[in-house]
Amino acid sequence: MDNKEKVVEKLRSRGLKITPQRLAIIEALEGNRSHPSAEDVYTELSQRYPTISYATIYKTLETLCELGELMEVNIEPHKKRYDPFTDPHHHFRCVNCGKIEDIPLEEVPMPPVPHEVQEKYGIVGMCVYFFGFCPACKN
Amino acid sequence: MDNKEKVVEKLRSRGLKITPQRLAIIEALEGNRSHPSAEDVYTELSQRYPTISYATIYKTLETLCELGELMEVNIEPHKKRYDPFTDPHHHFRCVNCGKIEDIPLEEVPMPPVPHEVQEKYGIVGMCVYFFGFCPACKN
DNA sequence: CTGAATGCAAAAGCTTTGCAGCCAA
DNA sequence: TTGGCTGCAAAGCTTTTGCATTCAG
Repeated sequence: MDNKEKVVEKLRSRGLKITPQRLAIIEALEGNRSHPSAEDVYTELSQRYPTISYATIYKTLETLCELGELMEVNIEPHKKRYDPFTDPHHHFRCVNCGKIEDIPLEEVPMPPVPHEVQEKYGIVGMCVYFFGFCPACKN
Repeated sequence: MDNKEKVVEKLRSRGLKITPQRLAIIEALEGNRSHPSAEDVYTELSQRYPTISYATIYKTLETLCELGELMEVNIEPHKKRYDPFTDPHHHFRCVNCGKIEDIPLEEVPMPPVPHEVQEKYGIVGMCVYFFGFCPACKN
């Protein structure tokens, strides 16, 4: 995700409105590396904005995904998580505590996808998920 | 998934019972490469077994996963799919029609995971998901 | 016989939708 | 002023759970 100013500009350029709720959601996400769920965002914001609703959270998260400012991380069945860090990288989930971490490409490269495979499947995206025990849970 | 006889033997060896419902579910899965959801299995079986219930379907699918005879494929948010073909391979989902296909390792190899990364994250599993337009939808 | 499995219904968990009222532009 | 946005409540969809009944071993 770009910084707040750029995201605001992008919203404006699409004719979308800059509401206090959207600003708050953008602020909650900017630089956030915890892979928050919609509930996490709701919980964080409902302290400052007691009347904010899940409907608004979900719709705004979807909008930000459409703008390419946010990525869904579906590493957990039944619960979407969101990642404002949209550069290519992998994800890891601790099967014990549920924590999600990034795995950078320097640690594990992207699997090489031959050009013919790209063509055959019309690939527009891919993701790599790892499962294991995080350092804190390895006891 | 092994053939029906071996799965039955495995169930028996764990002290689990061989019920007609379990047999029917195993039969529906054996050799099935369509990555069916619980609903798919239910729909297929409810014709022959009108009283079979989702509870039974879900519990049996979970049991087969625990026995290592079945794999969850969570390529679709909010809907688990199941794959009786448990050898390592990747999955592809058509963003247009939703069809899920296998991508064998001959087409795309597993990303190389350095030993230190294995250790660091205590890796016990990984999966690679691809998204794009299947041949039939590329119009 | 007996503990495990089934099936029904209800509940749970996450997400989406409808709609009246509100507000950014 | 006005079309898009918000917030509430209700609904939707998949999965899980409680419990009485049934059945495999």
